[in-house]
Amino acid sequence: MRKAGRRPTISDVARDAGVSIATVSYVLNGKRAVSSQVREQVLAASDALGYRVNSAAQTLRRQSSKTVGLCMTTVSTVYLRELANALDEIATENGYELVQVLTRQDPARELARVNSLLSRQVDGIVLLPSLHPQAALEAISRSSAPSVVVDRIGEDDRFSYVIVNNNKAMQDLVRHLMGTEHRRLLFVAQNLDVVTTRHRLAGLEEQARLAGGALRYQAIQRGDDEVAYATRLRHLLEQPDPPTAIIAGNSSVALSTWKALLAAENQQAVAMATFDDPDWADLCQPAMISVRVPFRTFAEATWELLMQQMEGRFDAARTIQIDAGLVVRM
Amino acid sequence: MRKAGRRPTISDVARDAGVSIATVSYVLNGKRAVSSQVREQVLAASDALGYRVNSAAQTLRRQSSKTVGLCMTTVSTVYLRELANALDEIATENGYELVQVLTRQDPARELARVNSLLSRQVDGIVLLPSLHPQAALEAISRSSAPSVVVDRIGEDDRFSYVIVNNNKAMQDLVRHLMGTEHRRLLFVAQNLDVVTTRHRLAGLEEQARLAGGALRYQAIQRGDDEVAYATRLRHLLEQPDPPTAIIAGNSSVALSTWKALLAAENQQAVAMATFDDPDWADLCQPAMISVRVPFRTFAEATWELLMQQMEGRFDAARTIQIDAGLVVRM
DNA sequence: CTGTTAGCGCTTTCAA
DNA sequence: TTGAAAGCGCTAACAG
Repeated sequence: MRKAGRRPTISDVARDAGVSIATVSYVLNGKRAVSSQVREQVLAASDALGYRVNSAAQTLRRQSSKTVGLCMTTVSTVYLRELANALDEIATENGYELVQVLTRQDPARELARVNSLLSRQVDGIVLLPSLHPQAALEAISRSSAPSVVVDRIGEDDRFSYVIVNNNKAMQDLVRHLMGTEHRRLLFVAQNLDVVTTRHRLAGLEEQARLAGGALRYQAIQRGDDEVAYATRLRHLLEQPDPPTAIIAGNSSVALSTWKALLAAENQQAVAMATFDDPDWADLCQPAMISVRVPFRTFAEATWELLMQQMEGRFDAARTIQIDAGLVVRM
Repeated sequence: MRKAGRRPTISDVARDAGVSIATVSYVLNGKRAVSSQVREQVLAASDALGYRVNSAAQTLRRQSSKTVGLCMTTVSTVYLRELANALDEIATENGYELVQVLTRQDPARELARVNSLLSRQVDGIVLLPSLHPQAALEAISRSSAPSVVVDRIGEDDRFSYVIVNNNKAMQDLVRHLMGTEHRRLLFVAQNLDVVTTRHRLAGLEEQARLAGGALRYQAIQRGDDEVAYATRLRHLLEQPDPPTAIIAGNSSVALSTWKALLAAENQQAVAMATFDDPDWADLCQPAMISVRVPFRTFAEATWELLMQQMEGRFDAARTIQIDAGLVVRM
């Protein structure tokens, strides 16, 4: 007899339906033919009891959880949120569940989260690494779990990567700005050291080279001190021949830049563009140009790379570059 | 011998350390005294193998996963994101893991997500319900899992609730607006039917009553069609004696309102206030007033209610109201 | 078409 | 202070 308060198990269902637990399992999973009469009995009993599979037991037995872990730093930009949504959608379509965990850019937390995902027997991991992801990457590598690193390109060739083609995106952006008569640019990155930024810088340099002296630029880092940044920015704009357009590295940088410009009351004097398409971009006057990533494409590439490994048709680590588009507002 | 490719288990560690698996378990969990010599051996072996507990097995055996599920509609507003962060923090501090799943306001998905959480043997569920959460609530209720419903007050007295005191927040906001000479208000809710909105409306009505005719207001719903909303808003502002201040129900509504005002080029003519404190609030001219929820307090109350049930010191369903604060910008 | 049963990896009781 | 072993709920191989 089922003890009150205990959750019903498969054997409770079996007893109530008058069949073996194997039969119940087969009915529930549809993995072998069952007479419709028995099927009905089982379904009825299961329903009456409010039976729900215990996925801990299922995972333990199957040696697979049919889940994929997504470990990101944050979901505070539209870009990341949409990416997560797209991945969730694709996972669902493929019969997997996506479980999301956040690191808040803390390598210790990142390691803990990744370990927790691995403990839960996820079938694969998508990692958007923190700034110092070595420990987490090491853990993933040791576990030999299928994995894809997104949005950061790899110094580490044990992993597969999906990234935005930042070099190209920057070149497109610069070309556009030059087309609207900008000749002096300021690029503000959140952090000059991350590879993403370095690729953008390379793109910027390339365009400067092609322009042969007609284009001048500066690159600075916003850092974490918003107030200091605002001061620095003001000074830069007061120098002779100041930049006529600012390119922000992400929506957070764009936001603090815009605030600083508002405070200095010279937001009319300088144009703004940003990587990462913030939802408030439309609010800005003059209109802001932004670089928007095609999430669905990005997520599909990520899934494909993951499935390759999960299904064992994996040969070597690969890197896929996704082209981003320019959003030009009037 | 350990088969290549298999993940190391506790018995691999036991063999390598030359002790029983029970001892390994006790070392790893610290649940009984172990001689320091044995402890070292075990730790060394575990480390060398890269052992990681299989939490499916652990959950199955312990009948508890030490995780709490958070099921929300979306994380696209700052308010929800911060709430999730705060809950995650508190869960971690208490030795639990928070797993987040999203419903995108789809009752079918909501039910599926809740069922999945229950299947995973979560020890508790925090639910921010969709507009039609009956099925999901029923599932939770039947499972008799500890649960707290947040941000929607309860018609259903089987559940405990934590909500913002929206009536009071609205009254505070309206009093402030009246203090700055506003007499005609427009309240734009994402959805007029949710209880949250109804409470705000009640607060608005109460202030109108207290003002005895000196305050007039209108309440509309933004709905899902941004363009249609923009048109409607423009018409409302072109009528005789138009509203002098708009109150938005959340950051998403505030954003589309601000966009519409910009497009109509009359953002100077009307003041704006919003529930939910968006990160771009500083960009707005004239300055926007916002209602900010003390996330940490909110999350703590939620956790407390959940723990009461998880620890069995639960008497009856309770509702906790949290007071929000006004952020006034210059 | 259906049933019996081993065993997934772990915790914990009982015994030494 | 340590070990042996039962058993959590489920799946799938094997037997009928």
